[in-house]
Amino acid sequence: MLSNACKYAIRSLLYLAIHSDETKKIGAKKVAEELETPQPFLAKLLRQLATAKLVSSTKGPNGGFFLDTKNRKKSVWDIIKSIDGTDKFNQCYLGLSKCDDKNPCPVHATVSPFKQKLLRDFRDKTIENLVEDIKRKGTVISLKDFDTLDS
Amino acid sequence: MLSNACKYAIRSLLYLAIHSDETKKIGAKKVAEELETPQPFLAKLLRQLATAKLVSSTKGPNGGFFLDTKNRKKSVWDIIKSIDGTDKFNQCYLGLSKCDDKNPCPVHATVSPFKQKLLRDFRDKTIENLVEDIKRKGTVISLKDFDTLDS
DNA sequence: CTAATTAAGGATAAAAACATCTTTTTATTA
DNA sequence: TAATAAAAAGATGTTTTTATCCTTAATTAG
Repeated sequence: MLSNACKYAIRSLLYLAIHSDETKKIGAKKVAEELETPQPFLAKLLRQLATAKLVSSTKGPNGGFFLDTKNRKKSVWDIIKSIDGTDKFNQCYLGLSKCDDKNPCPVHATVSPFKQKLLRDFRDKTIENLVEDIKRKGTVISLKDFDTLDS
Repeated sequence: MLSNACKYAIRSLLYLAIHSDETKKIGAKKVAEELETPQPFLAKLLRQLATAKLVSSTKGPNGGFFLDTKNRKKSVWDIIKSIDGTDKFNQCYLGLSKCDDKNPCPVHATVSPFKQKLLRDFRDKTIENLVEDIKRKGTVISLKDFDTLDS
């Protein structure tokens, strides 16, 4: 549903929300290592997110990426908009251009309610909210893409 | 969520379910025209679906593709399995390998219920069922990927 | 039996997504 | 001020998806 790029982006922002702030910046390399994602690819992505004002950055020694207060107010939807665009979410599940409640495709009734809920959730939840959720639950949520249970 | 190929496949089978039978076969060219999809691409796809026993075919004049009784018992899920595979549906929305109810990713709670319902619907509904739905509702459902309202 | 028609099969091409590498710019600190 | 660390920028390469084309095989109509 989401591109790899977009998945990496969401995980990166959550990681930075938990581990970084104005006084503690984190390099692209470190983020990529922690999330187990391709390094140069993620570095480029972080730049793109910086341009889109979803993440903050400074150059030089002890520089890196971090989330400021404004960044934390952004929603998952903002990330998706910035990386994948909104087309996928607006499009019919079968790719038909004319598909809505009045003129539904054969799977519209199945897909439509879910899509709406998903959209609402993604729009309403800020990065900040998500991190609160994570912390309230007390679960240590791995953002890594590999099995940590072997250790 | 689904590949173009898979979308075309579902639309093709629904089209054939409505318009074809053992005595009325439809050529790949005609199907592609009716659904407004790339012709050679769809032809190849129909062959693939024929190999997977999701559609029937005969060569020669008046030959073409059609759905027999067995084909009509197949589910949307069978189509998806055959074209896209099931990986996408089993994977975590953020691409994490360890993501389940016990160890959820930050969007698991939002995505999980939807995915389960979608899966159940796709598994339970046969092509036949879908066509019944369409006919019962009396709606003329276009499977074309363009605006028919201009005419 | 021959010509026409249509699926089957395989080679090729174009576009998009995914990923890497190299150079430049900026900022820090020693 | 010089060395260094890190982001910024952009060129390049790879893989997957999407799409096309050409040849072969099968079937039917005449």
